[in-house]
Amino acid sequence: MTPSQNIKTFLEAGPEYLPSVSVDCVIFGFHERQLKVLLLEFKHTKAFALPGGFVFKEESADEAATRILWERTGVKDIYLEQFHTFGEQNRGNWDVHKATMSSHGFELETNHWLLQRFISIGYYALVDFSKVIPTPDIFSDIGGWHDIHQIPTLILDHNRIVEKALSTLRLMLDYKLVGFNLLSETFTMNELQSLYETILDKKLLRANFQRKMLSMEILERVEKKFSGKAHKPPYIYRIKKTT
Amino acid sequence: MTPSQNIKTFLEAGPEYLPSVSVDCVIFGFHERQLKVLLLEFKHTKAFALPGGFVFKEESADEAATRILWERTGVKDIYLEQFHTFGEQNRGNWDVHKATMSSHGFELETNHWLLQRFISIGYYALVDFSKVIPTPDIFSDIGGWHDIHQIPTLILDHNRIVEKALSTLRLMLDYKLVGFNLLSETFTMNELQSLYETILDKKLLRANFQRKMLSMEILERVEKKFSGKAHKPPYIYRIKKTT
DNA sequence: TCAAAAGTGTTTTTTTTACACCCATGG
DNA sequence: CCATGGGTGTAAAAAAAACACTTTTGA
Repeated sequence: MTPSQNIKTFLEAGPEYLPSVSVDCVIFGFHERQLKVLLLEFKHTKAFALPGGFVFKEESADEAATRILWERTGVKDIYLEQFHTFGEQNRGNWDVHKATMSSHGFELETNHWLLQRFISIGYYALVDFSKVIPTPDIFSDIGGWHDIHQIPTLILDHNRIVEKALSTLRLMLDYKLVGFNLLSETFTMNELQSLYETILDKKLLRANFQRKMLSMEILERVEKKFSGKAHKPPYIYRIKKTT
Repeated sequence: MTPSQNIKTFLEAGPEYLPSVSVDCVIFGFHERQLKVLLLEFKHTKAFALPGGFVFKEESADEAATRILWERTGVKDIYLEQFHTFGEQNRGNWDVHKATMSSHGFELETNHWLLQRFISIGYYALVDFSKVIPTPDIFSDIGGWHDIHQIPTLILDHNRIVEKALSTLRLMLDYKLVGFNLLSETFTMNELQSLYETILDKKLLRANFQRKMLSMEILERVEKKFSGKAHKPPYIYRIKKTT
């Protein structure tokens, strides 16, 4: 199928989706001590947006989010949580969509389903940065990973969605033990701490952080790493299998 | 307008609403040391349900919730918070609606908008019990206030929605100072404490509770109440105006 | 043997919990 | 003048924060 045929198929798939409902995903990753968000960039218009999509009539909203996430990252079994639903009136009026489609030779009528008002259910995902293979959708190029402090201007209310996702993540961090999902399967205490420090945007005392994490009894030591550096090598931890 | 005409008008109003999107409200009230939820009861079928409704194309989801709440309680300026969106596939298939309408002489076709699958945005509201005048909608009678521990079986997933609302309220209670909204404008420390005890479902120490509440510096004393009882009268408190 | 990073231990401070005491009122 | 519920004080316990010390490694 040519890209153009893909788009045609998509534009005609309106009736398969639940009308008025969309899903937007804030995909968090952690790399080089930075908390990052995966964005898409619409072709031609160069507008940035969150990865999103629509809900098939034969799937739940959660399933839709999981599917969208998988399509954009190649990863299944992702930690995923709904955090807020955005129902403002000004959601819709997708000049970007119109322009993008136009550039592909599709002129959308003003009452086309893609240009209607949508409610958006917001999900945030915590992924292992190293496992993700960003994959654009048919409208978009890969927008890449962006540091949480340097998110460009996004379409619609997507900047607000990112803000809300971040504040929810911060709340959850010391309520649920959730941060691990952003690291690879094994990690050092230092990596875990710098993850927490990045998300919470404040320094933590090493000694106390270590005690707190270990006191929860969900970490187990794997082995020592001999990093080749001139100091005591750290333990490697992983999450206990709770079987 | 006769009731029957009302229903006809409503059934034809489908195009004015955002398709697939509904709003359900868990309205909490506090009375006689019980946390209560306001329910509706569908006429004829006797099925209980949460007060809910749909979102007009010209209003936001929050506005819709506010409107629905006002219609069912006669109260504006209600403390209202979105807590979760329910997007399961089995939402829809409204046998109850069908039966109710049928009993009014309206036979709905299976593709009628009211019988489609709906996503439901859940809101919980905290209201001053004494100010509420429960008002049924056109399908329903007043289902009345039900103790949170004795909620009857509700339609669809509404029982789950109540559960989720309650657990969110419990979390919020010691995160945001939110409980006051369930009391009348002035209240005693004893009333406030029994409210907390009811919601959290555990006893609290009187002395410490008092200290904690006062330490937040959002309460002010109004006067003493001379209750006519044989003991020291309590202070009356109200929330400080944060002007 | 030294510097650097990791791990553990100890003290201090703050917060939470528990309990005791005093106060005002109407009978 | 006392029983009762309301308000305040203080001690004990627990949790959090701050700081110090020890361990392991490669240079």
